Amino acid sequence: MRLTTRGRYAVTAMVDLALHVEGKPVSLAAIAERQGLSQSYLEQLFSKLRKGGLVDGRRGPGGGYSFGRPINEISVGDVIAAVDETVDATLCGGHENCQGETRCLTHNLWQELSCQIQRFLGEVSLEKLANDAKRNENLKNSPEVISEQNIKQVTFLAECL
Amino acid sequence: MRLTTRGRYAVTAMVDLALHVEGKPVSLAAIAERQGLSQSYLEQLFSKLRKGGLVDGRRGPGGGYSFGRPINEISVGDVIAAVDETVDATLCGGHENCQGETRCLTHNLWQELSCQIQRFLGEVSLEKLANDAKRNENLKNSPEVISEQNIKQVTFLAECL
DNA sequence: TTAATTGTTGACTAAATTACTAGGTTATAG
DNA sequence: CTATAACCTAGTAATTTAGTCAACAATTAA
Repeated sequence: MRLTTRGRYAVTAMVDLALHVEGKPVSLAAIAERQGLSQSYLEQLFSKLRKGGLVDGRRGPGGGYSFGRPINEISVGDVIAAVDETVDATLCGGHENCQGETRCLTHNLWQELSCQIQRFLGEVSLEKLANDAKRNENLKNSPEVISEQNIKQVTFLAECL
Repeated sequence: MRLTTRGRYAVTAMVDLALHVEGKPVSLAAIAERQGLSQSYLEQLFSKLRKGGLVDGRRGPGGGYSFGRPINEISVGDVIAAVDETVDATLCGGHENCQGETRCLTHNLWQELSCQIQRFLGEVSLEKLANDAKRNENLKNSPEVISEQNIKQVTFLAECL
């Protein structure tokens, strides 16, 4: 499991998609413009997302992308895994030259840690992210109304910074 | 928060250090040989770890690195943050060109997610990793003895794969 | 049928990052 | 004084990122 800006682009685009699909698919051109990303670059990412079964593409006018399955069944981990596709090529290559005392141990350790991260990210769904985004949008439109959810969120962010 | 092999190297080296410091500091040459990493590359990483206060360096014969604070107070997140040092240079640069509807929303969203990951990694200490490694070592030396801890660990890994 | 639209694919590229090498300078223990 | 180690700087090959460009395939509206 790796975390780079590439995964961030993909997640951002997917959340944008979640916020704008309503019956009709959404074109990459629209996503690219809203999010300020390169359309061609998005094409590459969505090619992988499609191969991963996360989205469906429909061509022609009025075409675009829609989700391959319900957004509560798509996690951030799924999205990142789909665009990163690192089979990780373990340092020690499985068995060979893996005799060095703690070598394989820390290797296993990292694999476990990586697995935990994947698990963690597997529990955050696109649905949740989209709902968070909608809440934020509401907050922006009427700043005087602060819900309990928003307070929680702000408090949480404050703790992190 | 980014996750690359760079961070993995650093964590691996730090766990090795945790397994071998006992009074006397450990040289990078020793770590490099045990873990099969480039010593000069480790020097660069440890330079950052030192600046982050995670380790202390002592020069001269018998010198090497020791921890800057107790290993139960050093998290994986600390190590990764120290060697990565990405101040992230947010896509929208703070305020400017951040008008694009959902642009800043997903940006905030990602920041929150990144924060959650950091939090998660902040709860895994080097002490825990080192203990896990020791347990694994014991398991390797006497495969017939399987502790409850090991069973848990194996079960956990099985779930992830 | 034709033209416009949008996905799909592949090749190619500039810039950045990674992982590593080489070579030096300090500090310190013996 | 000398060997050992941290420390520092510069450079570099390989890889990855982020993007362009161009061609093609399917679909729809006219």
